[in-house]
Amino acid sequence: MGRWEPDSRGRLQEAALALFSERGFDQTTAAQIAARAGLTERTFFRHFADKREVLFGGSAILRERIVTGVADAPADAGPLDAVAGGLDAAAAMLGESRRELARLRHEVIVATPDLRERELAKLADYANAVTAALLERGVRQPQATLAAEAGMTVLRVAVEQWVRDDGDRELPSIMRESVAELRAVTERA
Amino acid sequence: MGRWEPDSRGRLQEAALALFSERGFDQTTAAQIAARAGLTERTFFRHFADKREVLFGGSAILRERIVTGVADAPADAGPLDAVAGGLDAAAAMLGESRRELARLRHEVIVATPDLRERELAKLADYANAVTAALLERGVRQPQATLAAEAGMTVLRVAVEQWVRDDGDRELPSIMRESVAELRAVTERA
DNA sequence: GGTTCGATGTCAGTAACTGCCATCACACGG
DNA sequence: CCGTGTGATGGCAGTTACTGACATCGAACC
Repeated sequence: MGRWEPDSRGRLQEAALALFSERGFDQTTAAQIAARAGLTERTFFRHFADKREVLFGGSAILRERIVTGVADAPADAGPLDAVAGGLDAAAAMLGESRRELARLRHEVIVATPDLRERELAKLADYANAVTAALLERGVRQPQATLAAEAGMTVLRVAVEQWVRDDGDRELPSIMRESVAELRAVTERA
Repeated sequence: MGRWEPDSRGRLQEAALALFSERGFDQTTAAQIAARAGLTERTFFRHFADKREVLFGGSAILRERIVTGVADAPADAGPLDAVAGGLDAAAAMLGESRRELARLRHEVIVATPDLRERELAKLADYANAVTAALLERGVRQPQATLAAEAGMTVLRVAVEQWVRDDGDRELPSIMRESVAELRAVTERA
């Protein structure tokens, strides 16, 4: 066995979610998270740039998946079709995590202004990346920005519905329906 | 003459913008801002909940103006027309400030991730308020959310163009053109 | 077997924010 | 004209987020 237990980063994320959920974000210190993970505060800040980031560990990967989904759409697909491809990829990735964990995480974020702010920043980051991918496909401004922003709105709404839903509808299904609603709004004369 | 100089809040805002612009947000402490305004750090945090808020002093008023603009649109106006009314009100208010100051403020925000995050939060706040105002007008979901989000995207883009523009096109004019572009995108079959 | 390397620990320091109490000009009632 | 309350501020101690510099030690590599 190694000098240290493996997956420090993952342990920090688990510990943080548990503590935030139990006592709240503001009532939890970085040192407490580190202690529960068997580490020190200094190591916490080596893995995460700030206390909020510990809840957004997969965001870089998610952004890449979304961008790939947009880029891989058929060449003759319209902007909204391409965005839908990105949302499919997002739903596939997010839908893999246990819904109970996603719900816990969502509850913590909703309850904490600082975390809501960070989530908005992540969505804006995805939107910028999608805008760039659409421009790469030859879509023009301002269509690219508007399609990307609308797509991120759909992503947000669909995930909210998913974690709130008591039934067992899976995220990809909800996502496709949300995209269909977006189409219904934008395609009417 | 009173015990203290008047308009502490305004002096803090001026001092903060000047210092952020000269030395950067991270290199400026709240105590330095307060000192330049002839006050103490403690008083700074009585006027502003945190260091970022000092650059967003008018946001509550702006939100009310936007909401009023939406609510005051003719009863037979569509969702986008109502949103356009809110954007007119926003342009009227924001366009009154000296463009040089707006440019300075915008440069500081763009250069500082923390401030960009806060600006996104403000825009999301406006979007929520506009969504509520649209629902009040009988607009249904998800049209209300989408129209509100698209409207805030237009607001952001128009202001960016305004502060970047070397010419002397005024904000209301730019805003109306941006709204027209949004219509062109959404109204084509 | 020695050496370099990567992940962690330790410690000191800065600055954002908060709570508590003191101060003092001003307004207002008697 | 005097006492009293009030609102905006100052002073100060305390917590916590975050950072830089240096030490440690198992492991991989030569």
